[in-house]
Amino acid sequence: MEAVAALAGVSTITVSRVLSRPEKVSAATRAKVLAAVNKTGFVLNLAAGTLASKKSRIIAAVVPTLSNAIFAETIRGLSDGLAPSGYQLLLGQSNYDPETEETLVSTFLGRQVDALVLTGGRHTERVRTRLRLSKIPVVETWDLPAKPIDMVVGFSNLEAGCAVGRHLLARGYRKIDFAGGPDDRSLARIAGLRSVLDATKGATIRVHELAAGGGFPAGAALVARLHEAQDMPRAIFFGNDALAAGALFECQRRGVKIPQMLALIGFADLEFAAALNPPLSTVSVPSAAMGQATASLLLNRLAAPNTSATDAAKIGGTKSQKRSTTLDLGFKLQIRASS
Amino acid sequence: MEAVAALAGVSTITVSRVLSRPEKVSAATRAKVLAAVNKTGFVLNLAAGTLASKKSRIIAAVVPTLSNAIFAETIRGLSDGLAPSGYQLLLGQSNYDPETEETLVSTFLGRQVDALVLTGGRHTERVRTRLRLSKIPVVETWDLPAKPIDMVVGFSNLEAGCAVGRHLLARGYRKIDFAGGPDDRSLARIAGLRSVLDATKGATIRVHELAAGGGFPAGAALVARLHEAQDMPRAIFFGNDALAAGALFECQRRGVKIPQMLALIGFADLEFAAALNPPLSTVSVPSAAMGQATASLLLNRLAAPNTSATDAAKIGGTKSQKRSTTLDLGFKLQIRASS
DNA sequence: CTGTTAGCGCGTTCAC
DNA sequence: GTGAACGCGCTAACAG
Repeated sequence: MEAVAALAGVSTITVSRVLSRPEKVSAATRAKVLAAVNKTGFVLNLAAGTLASKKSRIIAAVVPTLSNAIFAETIRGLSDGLAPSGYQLLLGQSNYDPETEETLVSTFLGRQVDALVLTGGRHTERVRTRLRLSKIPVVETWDLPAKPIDMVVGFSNLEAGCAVGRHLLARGYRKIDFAGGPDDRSLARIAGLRSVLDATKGATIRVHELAAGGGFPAGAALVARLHEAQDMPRAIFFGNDALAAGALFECQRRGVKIPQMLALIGFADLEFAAALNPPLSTVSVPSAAMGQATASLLLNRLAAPNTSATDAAKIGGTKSQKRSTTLDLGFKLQIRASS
Repeated sequence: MEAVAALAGVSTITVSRVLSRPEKVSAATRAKVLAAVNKTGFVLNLAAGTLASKKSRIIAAVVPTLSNAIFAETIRGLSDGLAPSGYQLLLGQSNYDPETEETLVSTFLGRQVDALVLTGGRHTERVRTRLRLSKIPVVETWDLPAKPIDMVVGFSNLEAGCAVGRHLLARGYRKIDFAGGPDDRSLARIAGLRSVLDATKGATIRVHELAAGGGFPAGAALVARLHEAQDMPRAIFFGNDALAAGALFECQRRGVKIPQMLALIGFADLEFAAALNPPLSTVSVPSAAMGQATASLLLNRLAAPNTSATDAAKIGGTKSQKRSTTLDLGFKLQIRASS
């Protein structure tokens, strides 16, 4: 950096300012410095900047897995939202394991990330306290935790389960199965579904636990097993669209008419859901939008220093800084021909 | 860190060593230090470490987009491969744009990333020179570039195109279409397909350029248009499985028998390909394996300092350090019932 | 195996 | 609008 400063005939601090806060420098010197920068191919050492300023311009995110397209979409939205601002995305996969998440969070904190994005509302106690102590903005996504750490951008999985239950009941189905993973968000949806069915005479629910990450083959296998055992329900609500589509394909093979003999409903509204024959009923969730909303929430907060969610709560009455700390982006029942 | 050192009755450097190279410290002091670390909840400031050691333990990767499951899989493989080693993944999306890639690479370099992973072999000249000057390990994936920057982990898209062409010809198809994006890897596959068809009397090829990122609906729309114009080819090779599946669904709707009336072949062998009716012929590519192989290649190289690919080339005869700088993971024609 | 010294390359703070 | 000195928190290099 000294080389650049010398070449431009200024001091290092001016170079620094041109590269970080151009508006603080006169246009003339700015031009000189920029010219020198280009000539030398100089690139700021962000690590040194991080050490000096305690701001890394890195935001970290933890998702259960990238294999699931829904999380990949959220990361894409987040990444897209962050890109124009110069913030960078550090990524970690927890494999649905809170301990792994804890390890990741630790490292991220050590890297002085400016903010952290988590999936879901279940975290180890140590993660919660460390994050609170760290004072950095935290966003939990993909659900609406009862006791959020800080901010939330999600939707109610419980409500989604209820909505599906009500839809299925309204269509006249009584013998209803759920098939999906045992992760927290699925559990919430099951709880919603169950609460609605339990309140209805004659309605029964059965849950098939499928290993997380099971995709098309798992859905097909379930239908095959049920069909062969002559133990078919009237409707199945799947934990994700891949499972549901796999089931649908298996039904096609076995001549099980959809929705006449079996109703199928998926979750997430992946792109293929609408393309299937028949088009798949599902729950549309704002995968990418959650990522984008998270990005803008974070950017806002990072731009307005000293305003954590708790601070905002404390100052209460002052409306300038107060902002809703939890964003419910909702979901939408996407009823098509399969149910 | 001083607090920890004091509590453990050692100096700061010992604490540093316990946390970075435990084996360099006696078990006794290690235990003392670890106890102090736990008691205080101390976390290393990695940014300071980066500044002092010029090693960030961060590896950056640029993919065109995360919306495409194939790249998401590669990133997952990379992330999984990196996780046990303590390296972290910094992620960027180029949107298939070399200029955007250049910006990302710049920032990543500024962050002192220890290695860089790129998608494909097309980069701006500035990226190539900067990367070469930076001396950090670079891996290009998803293809076999003629002039690699450093290391390569991929497969031949050109060969894949040839293989599909040969298969289709062997099956007796002559009127063959390609439908897909205009990105470099698709272009290579088209070139392969074309070279095989051009060498065969009576074989014709036609290319439908579909916008990158087009999924199921785009495939369906293409078939709809062709069918209505009564301009159907005998076989279509798609740029990705989503396109092919969309086409397949549209064929189901229109009563176009597959493969009797139209052969369909996809690309990537996504999980759903085998589940469709009929199962989709496609080209199976090592999406996740490329990520994992990239991770191990990189970890190897980072563990063995002062051994860049060019160094390895220079020392030539010495077999200890010599290693293949390009890994062709191959592809596999996965012929199922749709072709 | 452990400690001492020095400095990584910036941004902050305060002057000018 | 610009500059000088200092220090961020850690690790490299050497010494003991």
